[in-house]
Amino acid sequence: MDRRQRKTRKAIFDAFTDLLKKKSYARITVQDIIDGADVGRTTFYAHFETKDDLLTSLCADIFEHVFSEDLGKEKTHDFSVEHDTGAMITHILYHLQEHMEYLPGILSGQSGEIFMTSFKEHLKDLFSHSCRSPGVPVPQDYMMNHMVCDFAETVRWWSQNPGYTPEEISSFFLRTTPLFESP
Amino acid sequence: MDRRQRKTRKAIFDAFTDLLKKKSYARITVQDIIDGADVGRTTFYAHFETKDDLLTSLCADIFEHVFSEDLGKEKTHDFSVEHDTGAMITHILYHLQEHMEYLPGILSGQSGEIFMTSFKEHLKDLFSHSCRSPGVPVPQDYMMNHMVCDFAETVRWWSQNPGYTPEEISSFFLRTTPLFESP
DNA sequence: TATGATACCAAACACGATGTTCGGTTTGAT
DNA sequence: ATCAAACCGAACATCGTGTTTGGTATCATA
Repeated sequence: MDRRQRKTRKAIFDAFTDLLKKKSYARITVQDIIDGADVGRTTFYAHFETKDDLLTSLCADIFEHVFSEDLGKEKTHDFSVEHDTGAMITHILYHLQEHMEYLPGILSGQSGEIFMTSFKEHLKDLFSHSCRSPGVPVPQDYMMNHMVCDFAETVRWWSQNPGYTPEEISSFFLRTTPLFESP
Repeated sequence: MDRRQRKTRKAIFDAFTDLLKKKSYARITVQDIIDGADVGRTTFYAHFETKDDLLTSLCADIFEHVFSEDLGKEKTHDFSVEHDTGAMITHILYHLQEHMEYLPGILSGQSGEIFMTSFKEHLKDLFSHSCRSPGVPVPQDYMMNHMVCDFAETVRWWSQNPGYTPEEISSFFLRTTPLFESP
């Protein structure tokens, strides 16, 4: 990877996220992006196969950040408590908060699905050991889907109702989805 | 409204739902629809402003059926118990079942949002008197959104995991979302 | 049976967005 | 100085949308 390549790639990402703060994904054209990034059309398609590919890459970047592996040893946030599920939730919300400006632009239509599909995959991994069997005949897969969707929809709600702290949102989630085991 | 008009409209709806059983909404073109309905392009646009308009109309038809007002006095289904929330849920699921074949084709991408937005509006009306305050500081709006999304996602899950009865699905939902008041 | 309104049809069109191809230019390492 | 890479913009083919045009079928009424 060249230095120029990285620079161009960053310019495209920046223009893209900038646009997402104003318009929804569906209303953004490739022309908008290359105008904003001041980049040739050919160059854009040299970096990304399609507009969806760009979005997928952006989501990958976001999730790499949000689900970074320093969950327990985190110092920047105000929990030095044990690494329990609640703290994990709060941690993720803190990281997500940094992307809140342009999240509403993604979380609708086809783009919302691209984001959510990947998001839910990550959440499944995360929840796989926190999901307790309800002791009643409910399929495990339903259970997992239920928790994952609850959290994803909580994030969507947050993006439409900003002004709450990650701790508050975490509290809302845990109180309405009391499905976790304490470790 | 002419008799011819109704016939044409029905032909378009039928072709549309037929296509939805095979392809997702996003992959269906207007050309596909008018070919399937054996109808001229001009005629299609005389009936519906856009493809989205057709979908919106279809959703309206579905919900008119699903949320029909005979909730309490229903005899065809096997609950003659009191008109409580559980029975209401089961009733809705019974009606939704009749549209299950083509629901997966709708419940993704932009079309999923069109469906879900309208669906959630109906559910809000329905749940507005069944939603109990959790006795803890969780915003009422969050609460309502939580319940509505839970049910909507349950339906989505059902559409991807067919083979369960409405009673089973209702039970899954009520056990994982214990937020209702008994009347 | 003649007439006129209304629905219908096919074909062609303008438009907007996508993704590709072309020849030429800049950058930066050797 | 050279050479490969990344870049540029302009033109292009393609596809789907929604509109326009001019003509045909249906059906009620006179």
